[in-house]
Amino acid sequence: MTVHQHGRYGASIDDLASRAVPDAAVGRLAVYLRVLTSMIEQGVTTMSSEELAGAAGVNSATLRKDLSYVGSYGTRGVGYDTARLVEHIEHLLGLTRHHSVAVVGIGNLGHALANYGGFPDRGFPVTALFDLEEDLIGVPVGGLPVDHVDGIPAVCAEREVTIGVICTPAVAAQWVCDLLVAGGVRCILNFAPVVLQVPDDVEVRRVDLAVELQILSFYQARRSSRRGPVTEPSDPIVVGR
Amino acid sequence: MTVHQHGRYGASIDDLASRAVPDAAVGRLAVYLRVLTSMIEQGVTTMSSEELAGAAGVNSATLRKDLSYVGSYGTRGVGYDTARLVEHIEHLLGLTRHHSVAVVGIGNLGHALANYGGFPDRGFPVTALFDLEEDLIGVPVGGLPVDHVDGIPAVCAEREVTIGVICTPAVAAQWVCDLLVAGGVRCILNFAPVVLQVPDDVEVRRVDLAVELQILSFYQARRSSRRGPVTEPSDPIVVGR
DNA sequence: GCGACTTTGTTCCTGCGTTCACAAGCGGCT
DNA sequence: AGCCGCTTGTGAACGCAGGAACAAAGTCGC
Repeated sequence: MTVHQHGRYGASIDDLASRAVPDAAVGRLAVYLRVLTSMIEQGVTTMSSEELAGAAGVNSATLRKDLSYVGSYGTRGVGYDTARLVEHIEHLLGLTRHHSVAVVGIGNLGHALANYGGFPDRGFPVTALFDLEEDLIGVPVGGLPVDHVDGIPAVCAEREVTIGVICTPAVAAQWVCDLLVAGGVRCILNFAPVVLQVPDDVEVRRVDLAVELQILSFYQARRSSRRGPVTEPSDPIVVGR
Repeated sequence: MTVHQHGRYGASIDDLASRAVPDAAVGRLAVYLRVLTSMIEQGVTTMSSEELAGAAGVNSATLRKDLSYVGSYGTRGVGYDTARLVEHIEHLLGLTRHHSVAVVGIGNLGHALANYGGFPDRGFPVTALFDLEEDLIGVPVGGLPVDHVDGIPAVCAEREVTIGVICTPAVAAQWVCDLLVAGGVRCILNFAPVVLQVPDDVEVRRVDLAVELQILSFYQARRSSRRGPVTEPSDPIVVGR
């Protein structure tokens, strides 16, 4: 059995494989990755699909199918070698290459993100910070000085930023987004409560606090209206599980 | 044509309707809501499904179907009355009732969230803050004093917290989650990079920075391997659109 | 007042993603 | 060395969500 030396960008095979990976599966793979690294730290070297699925909160069949997208690297009758699986998922997700991150909008949230420094689970070094506020320009946040937003296209191109994170107020988001795109950034993580308009070759992911809260609100409302039509918050409070 | 006076919790009819709303549609409805309120501020009183869909970044057929879940309140040949639509979406999402929010973990992110105060688009007043750090206890953040995490069950029950937001480090998340559940909280927004284990009647939404970045990384990798098998970042940088 | 145009609401269909279920394969035990 | 049991990987069915197309309906113009 070839060890598959995880060779720097296998190209051809991977291309076909990655094209077939459903969007939903990509998100789950990232979760598996986290669970796996966490387990490895605890000394676990082997996991069955059942165990891993339980820890990740998904069906075991779904998990096995997801893993089949990265290639069949499990051992029947035993399970998956945690270390090897991590390697292959990382490769599929393109984590073998570092992705330089720029954070725009150093308000409360931007500040928080900049201070993560290496960013969760490293591999995503923050290499540029931007804001409009004159008072902030030049001030180091998390060890990195803040640049003026006008410099976005030039700085992003120069530092080869691949991921832009937008933490600005809603009104500035589209403008900042255009600047990032002009700087060659084609992956954007948007925390501003706006739907960004971008060219087809730019990938935007939105993280929307208000929407998340409203979704929770909906489920709460539905639950309340199911058992007993909302009279008073006299619902018995269940303690513990 | 009955005006349907948006009567305080219509019950019966709404119950059946809300049960049928697909999960994906709920998220989109929240987006429509934001677009609509934004347009209303600009004085727009009527919008067609085509316009609204464009602004929300979805297909117009999908939008009309989503809106049909809240009831048919459009006018053929004209479009939707923005103000009325907002009312009905808000009602469906349960936004007519205020949802008291508790934030646990007053680190960088928790601090940022607490400072939002009323929380995006109000309706979600933050009424409790918790942390473990002794130095923080009693210190007001965003006008609200921080309580010790041990007080979570009691305080949440007392202040009728409906939504708990977890911004703690990963190791503390499950523990904090259990405390929130013990306090009667049945909706949780989790920023910690962990998959929480909760009873069936608790709804958890996860917002995972690392996962989002890794998904972007995947798309970046796929794109790179599509056109020209990664040689150097010699890709022509397209400026502007 | 009537016709034509516009836009909604809905039905049908297509495609995708998830789940079930089973055969193939591998390790461990005797 | 051979058998047994466990676990993977996958082929097929199910269900759901998204998109296209059309009929109903209401408004605007004449």
